[in-house]
Amino acid sequence: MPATRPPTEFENRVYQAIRTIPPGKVCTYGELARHLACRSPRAVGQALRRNPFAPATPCHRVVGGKLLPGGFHGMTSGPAVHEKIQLLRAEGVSFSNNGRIDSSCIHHFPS
DNA sequence: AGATTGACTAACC
DNA sequence: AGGTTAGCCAATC
Repeated sequence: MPATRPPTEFENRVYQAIRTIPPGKVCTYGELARHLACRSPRAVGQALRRNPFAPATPCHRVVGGKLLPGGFHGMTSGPAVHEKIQLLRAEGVSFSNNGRIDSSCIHHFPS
């Protein structure tokens, strides 16, 4: 186990929010941050980068605001990212030929 | 306790 | 259309 410190409340909120995203859908850092009452999508990314320890945290369901699948591992492109894209597609997410995510697959949080 | 970074986004040039 | 600057929040050094 994890020699890592326990997740903070903020991180907890982020994980919980991501877990609320149904399969076949994705969410942007901006929307996620907004749901957390935070105007800094960076803080959200921070939480994910500091604690990707949990398989229960589908960080691959979180994408950039331009609907570009970046961030999974800090890189905007690469074989690993491409793999995630295929995984998302397997979950039901549609991708454009340009590698962009279908806007219809964006998940919106309840008010 | 203070300064720096980091998986972002929007605005400006 | 593309590159750069600024703003933001929290964790880490």
